[in-house]
Amino acid sequence: MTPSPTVSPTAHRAWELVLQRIETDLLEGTLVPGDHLPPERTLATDLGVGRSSVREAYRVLEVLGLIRTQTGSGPQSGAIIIARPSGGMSTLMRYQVAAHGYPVADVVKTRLVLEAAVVSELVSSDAPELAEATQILDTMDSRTAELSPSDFLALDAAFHLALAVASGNTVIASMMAGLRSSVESYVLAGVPALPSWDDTAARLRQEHRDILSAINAGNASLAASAISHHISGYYQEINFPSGQ
Amino acid sequence: MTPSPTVSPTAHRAWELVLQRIETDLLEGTLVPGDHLPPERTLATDLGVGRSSVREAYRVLEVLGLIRTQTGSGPQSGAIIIARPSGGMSTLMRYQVAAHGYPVADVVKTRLVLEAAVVSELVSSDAPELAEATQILDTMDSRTAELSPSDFLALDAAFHLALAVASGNTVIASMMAGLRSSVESYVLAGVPALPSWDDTAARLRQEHRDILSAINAGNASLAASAISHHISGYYQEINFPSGQ
DNA sequence: TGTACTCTTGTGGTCTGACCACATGGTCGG
DNA sequence: CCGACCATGTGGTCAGACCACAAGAGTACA
Repeated sequence: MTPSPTVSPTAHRAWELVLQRIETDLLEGTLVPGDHLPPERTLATDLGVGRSSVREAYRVLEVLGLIRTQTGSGPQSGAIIIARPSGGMSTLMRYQVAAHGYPVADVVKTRLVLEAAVVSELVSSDAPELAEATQILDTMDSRTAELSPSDFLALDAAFHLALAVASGNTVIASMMAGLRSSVESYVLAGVPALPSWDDTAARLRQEHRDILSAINAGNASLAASAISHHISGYYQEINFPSGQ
Repeated sequence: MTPSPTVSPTAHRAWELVLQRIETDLLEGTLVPGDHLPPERTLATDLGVGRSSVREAYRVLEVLGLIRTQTGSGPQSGAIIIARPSGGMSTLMRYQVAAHGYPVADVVKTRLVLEAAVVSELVSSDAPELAEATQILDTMDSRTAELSPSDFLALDAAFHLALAVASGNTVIASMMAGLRSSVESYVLAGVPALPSWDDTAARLRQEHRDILSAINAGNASLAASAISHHISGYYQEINFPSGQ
């Protein structure tokens, strides 16, 4: 402990103490992305707790997407703070949806809100970085015949994620990834209910192009309505009882 | 920002196996909110893993807000699946902001997006449940003299969260709570930079009333601009370099 | 009979020590 | 000089032993 002797009020459990120590080190800048966390055994003795408690804390940080761990020795081994967020939001939402903590309808509604915000941001951007998204659409077009619904929908998700990333908002991009992955099983499960997968795929591809066109044309309202229609349309087609 | 691992076919680590088992039980409906998870020792022997691995998995679920644990014996002891989501999103965002995974500016921007969506939803709602939010404003008014900035801002957060809850979207409500708690330290740290805390507090209280009035009047655009101005105004006043 | 007390049981919380698998980097022999 | 080998340090895992705690069963006593 360095500056603030404020012993946190809520560290009844040993692993929480470990977590708090790391959080304060992060806030103070003692730990920055790319740094190694102390070896489990070292931090355990430093804090006067057992190694298992340190491990529980590290496990939490790993699932939250804050660190990655690797066995062995050398510069890449141990627990390293990752620079770019990954995974945590998806894991959280996936489990919350699985446990019925988040109704799927709310997830879909939230996605509509965020997608609209993303395209709105892209429209007002001077030179949006849409190369990634465009390339994904090209792939969908050129390989449309050989793509399974699962593959196609994965590209669809990648397209929407690429838009979110292009909008420049890390938080929204994370949320979009999480929202998508949390309902992925529902999206896939709806495919057999479609009258014609080929027709649906063709429609989705066209809608993607329309969205991109609207963004490039700087037409905010058109882009927003296009993406809204694009998303809610699919859920309606698979008869998903979202509040549309 | 992962493309979502979809389904991990192989749990190369023991605790991932435990997590998968629980996730599938949740998806199949074998486990529902209110149920007890198996005792750590039981699940360990059932899955052929060590108790520490089960503990790591349970710890993750606890931090994600999926379960709560309690010692002792009786109906309330053990690990119980929580019905309503709590905490997980806040923990995730707090650590991601601390580790510089989420820029604070992005958090603020995202909050603007979601707040706007919340008031928009409330305006289009027939009879929004605003009693909770109103009561919070009443408290802020009647006890304004005795409230410290910290107390006041806590009520402010509660007001915005109440709006999100009233909108009926669980996911957005969670996100709002998470966004807020992740930047709470910044919000508090900005108070000393204010020319006059009393003036700012008075302004914020008035703006809250304006937002509520606009919602009750059914004026969507006014409500949206009011809440947008309310939020970005504070960050500008504390000289926080958020995007607009 | 009823009430208060004690004890048993089952739970999570923690620590210790012992392995294993693995990746690195140095050492030694050719 | 180079390749094979081994020492070291890391996370991953397990087993076992305690502890604290809460509920419920059992018991003693009035």
